[in-house]
Amino acid sequence: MQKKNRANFQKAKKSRVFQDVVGQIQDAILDGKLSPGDKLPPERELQDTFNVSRGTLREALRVLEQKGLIEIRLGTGGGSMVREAGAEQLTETLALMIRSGRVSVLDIGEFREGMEGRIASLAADRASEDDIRKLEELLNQAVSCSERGKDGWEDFLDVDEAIHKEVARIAGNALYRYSAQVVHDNIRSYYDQYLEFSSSRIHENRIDLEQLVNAIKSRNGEEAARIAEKHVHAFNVRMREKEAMAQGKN
Amino acid sequence: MQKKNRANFQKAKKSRVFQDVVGQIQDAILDGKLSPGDKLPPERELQDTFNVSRGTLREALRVLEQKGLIEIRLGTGGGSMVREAGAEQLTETLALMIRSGRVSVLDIGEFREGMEGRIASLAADRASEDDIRKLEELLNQAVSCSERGKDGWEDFLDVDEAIHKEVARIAGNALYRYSAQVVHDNIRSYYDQYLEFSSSRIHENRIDLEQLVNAIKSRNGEEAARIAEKHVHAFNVRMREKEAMAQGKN
DNA sequence: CCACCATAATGGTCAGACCATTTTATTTAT
DNA sequence: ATAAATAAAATGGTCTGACCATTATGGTGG
Repeated sequence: MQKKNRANFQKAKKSRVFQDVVGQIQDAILDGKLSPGDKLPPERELQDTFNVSRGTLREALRVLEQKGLIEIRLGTGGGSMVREAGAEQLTETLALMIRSGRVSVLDIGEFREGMEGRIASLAADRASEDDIRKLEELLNQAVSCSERGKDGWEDFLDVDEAIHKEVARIAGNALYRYSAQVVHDNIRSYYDQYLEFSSSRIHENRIDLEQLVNAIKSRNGEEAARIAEKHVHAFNVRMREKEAMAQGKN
Repeated sequence: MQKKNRANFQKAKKSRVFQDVVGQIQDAILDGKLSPGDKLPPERELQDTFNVSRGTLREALRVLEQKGLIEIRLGTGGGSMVREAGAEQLTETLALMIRSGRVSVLDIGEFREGMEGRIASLAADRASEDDIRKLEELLNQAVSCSERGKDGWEDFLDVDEAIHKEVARIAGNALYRYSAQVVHDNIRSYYDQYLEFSSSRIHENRIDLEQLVNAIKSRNGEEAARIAEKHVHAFNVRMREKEAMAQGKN
């Protein structure tokens, strides 16, 4: 077995001036010398600063924009602004993977099952009194939405989303939080597609949420995980059924 | 609560010719009209095809390159080639998140714990006879490495990695497979840092691998998950200790 | 037959001009 | 005086055309 390159060096792609520019600006951002909201100088100044042509500078800016590190706005007062990057880049990359068929929606559903379970478990371990109050408040909203029947369905879904998001926050792990958001953003369209209103469905979901919040409140991680997984699993089963039907039609 | 934009429209950034070019080439790739390995025409031709200036075209190519969809090579016979994109983009984005402090290495370790457990569980459910033979073969290699003591440590780590990779493949979920790779690539440097050789460590790890493969062989998903989690957990504990020590020194 | 070198193909960079969008200041009409 | 219309300025977006740098290929001389 060949000795591995454990240092993980780059291949030193020679002579790409714009990459050098990318590197310098990226470093400044990541080292905190530039903060989200800060504006970079206009292109014609940067051009001088780095001593490159405008075209080269713009290629660098394109890369930084694509990386999610800066945002570029037009017109007077516009320019390049350092961005508070969230999970958008991850979301976009996963979307590409889905569209190219390398990842299936079923894969995502299955992934989500385990992930939501873990998140719920961690949240149960780590929830503060305030966190739990916040959850109960959201739960109340969900219950009142559920009592409005079909009228409240859209709002119910929104509150459901808010609860899951809050649980992910409480779990206190940024990677889980980002992952949950990426998965959610990439599954949302299917969500809408597979979750038409039905009175039994809103009832089931309400029960699930109540049980989840209760499990977290009583600091029962395993129970919270079990419920969250069951909740996602039920959705996955529906999704698989619909997918199978869609397959059959083709 | 405001009605949400469930269609998830883009903000229609006006007049960015290069984005139109990006879109067209990206669609061609994702719709399979261009396959990995295919070469795009040289820039001076594309320039004509899309009726844009070379600078604009090159900005488009920069974006596609950054998205991981194409790879650009220099010199005669060079040019833009459609890429078989893997998890590299995700890996890079996560690396940025780590460096900017939005995700900690501890977060990743914790994430990995749940993920490896799930992967092991799915693998136990889905392993074919061939898969198990392959695992046992790798396990044999690991054992023989472990018997070489300190000399075999590096090779043992490589085989360990290969086993985890194989298990992820067996799990049959592309998203888990990519996630495992992304996490691994971003934790590798710490891995090397926290895993110096010791005879007890190589012994423990060997036992873990044996138990893992056995659990998968006997189709015991829960046991496989338990062992994989324990394995990762032990590593995380060491990592936390070292991190705490490093903190203390600062 | 091999080493070296010229040539061509292709991406990388530069320079300078002009266009398009947006904010801000100024003017003008009510 | 206020509000609407308009002009001006700042800034990113695009175009043209040239030249530089890297690499594969094929020829040339030993």
